[in-house]
Amino acid sequence: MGGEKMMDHKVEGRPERARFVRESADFRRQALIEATARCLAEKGVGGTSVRAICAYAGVSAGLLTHYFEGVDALILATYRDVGEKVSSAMERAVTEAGPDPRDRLWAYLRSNFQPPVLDPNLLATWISFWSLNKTNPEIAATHAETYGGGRERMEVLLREAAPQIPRPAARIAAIALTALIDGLWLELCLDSSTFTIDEALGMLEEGMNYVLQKPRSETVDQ
Amino acid sequence: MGGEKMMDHKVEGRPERARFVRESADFRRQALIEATARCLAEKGVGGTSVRAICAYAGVSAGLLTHYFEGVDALILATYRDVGEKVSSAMERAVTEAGPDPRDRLWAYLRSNFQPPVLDPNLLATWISFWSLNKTNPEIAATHAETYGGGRERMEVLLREAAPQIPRPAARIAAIALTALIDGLWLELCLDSSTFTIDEALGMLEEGMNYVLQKPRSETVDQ
DNA sequence: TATTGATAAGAGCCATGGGCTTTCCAGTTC
DNA sequence: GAACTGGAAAGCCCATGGCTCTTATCAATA
Repeated sequence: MGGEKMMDHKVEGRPERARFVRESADFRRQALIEATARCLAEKGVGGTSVRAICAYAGVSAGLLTHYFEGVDALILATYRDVGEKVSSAMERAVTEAGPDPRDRLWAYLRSNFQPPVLDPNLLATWISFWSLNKTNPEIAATHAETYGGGRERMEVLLREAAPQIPRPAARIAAIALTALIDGLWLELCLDSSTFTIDEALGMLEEGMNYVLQKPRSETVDQ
Repeated sequence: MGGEKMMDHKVEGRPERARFVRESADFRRQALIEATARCLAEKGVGGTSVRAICAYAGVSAGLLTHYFEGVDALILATYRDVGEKVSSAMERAVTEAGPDPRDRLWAYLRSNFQPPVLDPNLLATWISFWSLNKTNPEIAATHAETYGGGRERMEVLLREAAPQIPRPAARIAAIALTALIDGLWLELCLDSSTFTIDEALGMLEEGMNYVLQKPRSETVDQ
């Protein structure tokens, strides 16, 4: 609408808008994702707002909607990003463990309790994701993917380390070890004074040894 | 103030305020607590507002502040209430298990996966509490109490079932079993299609047997 | 039965949140 | 070097949230 728009002269009351730098889309997206992770970790789900995220990222509030559909989409992207970071770090640990299958399995398991996976902020972020699972179907789908992928990977490593284990038993063992890890992880995050990381590693190692050395091949005949 | 107050005749423009019944403070408090639990379970932390809670409880929004300091205090009271319900249900299971120490321990462990403890809504509520742990010190304190109490109880049952287990080992065993339970619980809540409750019970039983039958008393000499 | 005082309802206030729009600026192109 | 393009900053609008405050209602008591 071509109205003449008043056109105030700005002789001295200049709005003084902040200068800014132009960045690539990838850079901004990544900054927003990392800011979201920090926000979830430090302030919880309730404190994770558009303004808080953008303040952490050092950008104005309008940018979030410019790069993402909304705050929900950004949280989902953060979930995916964090999940990939974790699984790639674990995979790296496996690669660095060398050729021995047992070493590789142990490296995979213990990497949950070593940097960069064992990071208080990361744990807190993860709990936030869990709490969104019920109300956000996309979060739930991403969780199913992440969990399923991790369990399958662990299953493969298990069968490589102990080929005599039958498939169904390997599945159960992977589920149990994952549950043990998650439970220890959870409590470490909620109250790190309950036990130490070394103690957690000890429990995990004992669980792995039990699963591997269990040679009783009494097939489940129910 | 004895003003003559206009005294509108209300011939037909009556405000029509809703009728209500008078209830005891305990009744209202309990109704609000149960509404909060339902709200947390169904709508998550983000959807748990004063209005939502009071709608579930069937009362007006003003009543929440009348009976509790605020919504945070109500959530804390709900946490305490849920925690007591769970622990009393587990204690009941132990009592009903009879005198055999091993039966009692197993009853305690398996009660986590039986009603009323195994309730999808309860699991979701619990995750909500976990997600509040970081930002709410009182929630964190309540968690520490609840977790510590459960672990100590499990430790006692463990040592009654297997007196040869030394104290430090019993502590570790209790922590590990609790972690296993929490991890299985968590995943059952997030995605119940991953495994069945019977499978979870099987894993838990195997864990208990391992802990009990482990007679190697090689004391930890690091 | 009239009084009284606590319980409950519901509107309202202020703050915050999310998303949208407008305005502005930095790098590009002709 | 001037117009152009699109990224970026603020401000705006409306909805929601927590909490308060006033008013209405009920039940027990004198």
